[in-house]
Amino acid sequence: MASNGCPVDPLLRTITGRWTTHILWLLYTEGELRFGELMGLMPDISAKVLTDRLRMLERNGIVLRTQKQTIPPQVSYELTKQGQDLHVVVRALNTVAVEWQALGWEPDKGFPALEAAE
Amino acid sequence: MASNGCPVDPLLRTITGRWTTHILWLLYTEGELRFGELMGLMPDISAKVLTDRLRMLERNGIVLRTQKQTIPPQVSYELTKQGQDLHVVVRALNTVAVEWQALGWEPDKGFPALEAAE
DNA sequence: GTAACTGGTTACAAAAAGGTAATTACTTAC
DNA sequence: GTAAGTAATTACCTTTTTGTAACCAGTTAC
Repeated sequence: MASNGCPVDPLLRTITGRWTTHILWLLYTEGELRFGELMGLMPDISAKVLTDRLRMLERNGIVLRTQKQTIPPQVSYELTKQGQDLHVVVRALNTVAVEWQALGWEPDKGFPALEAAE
Repeated sequence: MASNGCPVDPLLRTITGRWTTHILWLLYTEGELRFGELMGLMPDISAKVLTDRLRMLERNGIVLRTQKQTIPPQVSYELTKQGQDLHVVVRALNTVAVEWQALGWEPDKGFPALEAAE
């Protein structure tokens, strides 16, 4: 899968994957969260995918992983300083989602046709 | 692929796919563009994928397709009124991408380790 | 001694997405 | 009559992503 030449593309590939933005949203709104808490907040994600995403975000300097050497282990995740830069993106997405929901937008259907508009 | 339960998820699936955000960026910065112009601005996209994306964005009320009945045909695409709501998202992405580039961020590598930081 | 707890990993199968290349339609210019 | 031009469509194959299910480690509580 080659780059598409757009300078924003690497960022997009990093933060917009399935579940990824949701994880960022949770870490942004809830702050530090443990692995199990993230699993609980996203009931349909599998441990495999959550691990993949967290490792990827860690590699990219967006999320910080902290492990306490206890038994059983306690691992928590939080946004790094740079990761918090993403709040503008996440909030913009949220704003539009809320706006469009109010307008009755539905995926693959668009906006309801108003007789006297569009 | 089931929904992940997040209210922002449908919007994410719609506007963050491969090429999709790039198309939105181009329509946002350049205004109305013809099919062939879009192809020219994204040299690596195929006609198939571009058509898929444009149809999808049209279905979702984000892009408006206008066809002139000439031979050969002239088809152009522009953002709808609601599609223009996405400018906050697109600009936020651009802002972060530029910022992170300045900081030396690289995909899968993160930010360069500064001796006296992090 | 065995189950529970947390945070994973691994192998495998299924599904979705993406890319390639050939083909179409219609008319005008050569 | 044949090529050019625009905007696609179609069939097919490959790659990527996603999900499922089983398994592991180390210690404590029962």
